[in-house]
Amino acid sequence: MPAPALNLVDGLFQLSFLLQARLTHIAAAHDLSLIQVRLLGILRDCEPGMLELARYLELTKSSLSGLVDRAEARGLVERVPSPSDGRGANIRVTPRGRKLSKAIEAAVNADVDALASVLPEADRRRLASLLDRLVQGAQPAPPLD
Amino acid sequence: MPAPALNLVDGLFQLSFLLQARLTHIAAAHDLSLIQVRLLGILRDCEPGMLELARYLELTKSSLSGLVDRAEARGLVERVPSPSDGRGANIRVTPRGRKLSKAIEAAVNADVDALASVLPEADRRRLASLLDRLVQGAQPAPPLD
DNA sequence: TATTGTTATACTCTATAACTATA
DNA sequence: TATAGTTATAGAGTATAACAATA
Repeated sequence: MPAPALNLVDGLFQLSFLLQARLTHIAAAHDLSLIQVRLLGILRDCEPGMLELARYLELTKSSLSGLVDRAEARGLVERVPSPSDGRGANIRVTPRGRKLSKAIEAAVNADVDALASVLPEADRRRLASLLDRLVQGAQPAPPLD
Repeated sequence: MPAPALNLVDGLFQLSFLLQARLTHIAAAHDLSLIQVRLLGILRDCEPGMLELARYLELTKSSLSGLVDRAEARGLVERVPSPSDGRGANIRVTPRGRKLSKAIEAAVNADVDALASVLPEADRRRLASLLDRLVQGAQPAPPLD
């Protein structure tokens, strides 16, 4: 008797929507939207300019202006003038933004660890490896500009 | 020398965002938003009432009213009065909406098949199985109401 | 009274086009 | 002229609260 023929595309999207929903819930519990969480996540490790940030997030520069405005109004990020270009501003996470980002990261880690606990350790390792190969092999999507 | 310690949580979210971005691009190429694609996707196999649909999509009933309004204005779905409840309306995809939905489904399948082609067949089967076990094992998130 | 759905209102998110200031 | 970023404007998406109609 053949196996039930699991559909890879369906499985990928079901899991993707499941993860997005969980992340959205955790973000909402901290009074943030998904895109604000992504913004803070990027700023954890760097201090990019607006255009660079817009490219990461696949937003137009004007959309990003508004996003940063709202985050700045809440004291989560700040614009710092670029030392090398008088036109540019770099975006930096504030201590308050970093604290919030860390809290969300911890909650997400706990949540997804619980989700993954249905698999034994060896399978989790296999899954991590397969996911990594898939992500590494992906062609980057063309930019929106 | 130990393996590079692949992080499962990171891998899951990287892939999730990658898939969402690809789906969003395909939707945009057909002049639809992600949430409109999800709406049409649900209506492929059923004709639910507004509250049922709101629950699936994790939206409030008023948000869903607007979503259905816009889809209806574009001729993609229609409200049909519930035969069993004078207050209720069931939402049905129109032929035009179904055609659009099928086109998007085909594009997504082709795209994700290409993405998955970096893995050999045996690994794709293993991945599908692991994803399925993860999704099946997930506790449903509490409703928003 | 309780339930299904819509409407009024407000906010976030996003895009396009026009603009300012600097390179 | 070209580039970095903002502003004006418009529309989609979302929520809360109040409402209408039916159960």
